[in-house]
Amino acid sequence: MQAALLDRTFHALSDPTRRAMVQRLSRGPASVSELAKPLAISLPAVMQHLQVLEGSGLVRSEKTGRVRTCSVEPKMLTLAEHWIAERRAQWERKLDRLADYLDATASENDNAKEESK
Amino acid sequence: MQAALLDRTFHALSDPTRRAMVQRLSRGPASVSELAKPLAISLPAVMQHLQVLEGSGLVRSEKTGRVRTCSVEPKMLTLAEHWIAERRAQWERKLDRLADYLDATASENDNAKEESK
DNA sequence: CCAATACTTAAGTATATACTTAAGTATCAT
DNA sequence: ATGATACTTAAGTATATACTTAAGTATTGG
Repeated sequence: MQAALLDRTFHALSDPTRRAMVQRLSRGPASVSELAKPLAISLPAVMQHLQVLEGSGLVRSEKTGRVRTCSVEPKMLTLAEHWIAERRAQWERKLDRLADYLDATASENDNAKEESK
Repeated sequence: MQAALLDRTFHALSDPTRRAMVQRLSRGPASVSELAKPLAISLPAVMQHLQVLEGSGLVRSEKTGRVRTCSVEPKMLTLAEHWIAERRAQWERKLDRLADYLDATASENDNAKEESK
């Protein structure tokens, strides 16, 4: 039932600017203008991306004085990572079962190999 | 320089219908109508989602006779998974270094503990 | 052959995104 | 107090998404 959270998290990660922001923040906290500095877009645009990131839970921020400091929230990274890992694991188990089946079938049609061991 | 690929992959995963399709395909190949059956949308809509999934490389499909069979392409799952895992790992290394620094600082200011052992 | 099946294409609509510029509002330094 | 700093809000625009229905095109079973 965390579908909406995954929607927001994957959507947040689907934009190169936002991934750049996450990448920067994974090296440690930063202010909004530090985040904006390497980006070729206006500050309001950075704010909007930041809102998307915060809306997904990937990033948190707190304002002290006139500076807003942003940091990565690793829980959401883990949630997204796990969703993918589970699909991949399921696909790999499926592959393994297929391989087993093919092995079994092969040794039925070619039992010399099994009996010769 | 695989930014565009990551864009497309995360975007593909940001929609619950497409995630449902990937989830179904991670259990094994399926035809377009098998994919559509549990979904409450029209077949053309399913086709459009399929095109997004194929465009990202998450899914491949092949038509034989009048049936198109779709299957997961795990390479792209792995690519997306790795991008996230690397950011998380970087964040965790950063945390570790911070912990080390705090430990070192603590033992400087409170050397009784270290010397009493 | 011809009708059912399994997609496929086309066209239209409504909403959401990713920006922009202009005009704010608090803080901070002097 | 006042100018500079660091955001923040508002409003507008252009493009992209996620659907829909209607009308195709190949395949296949009888």
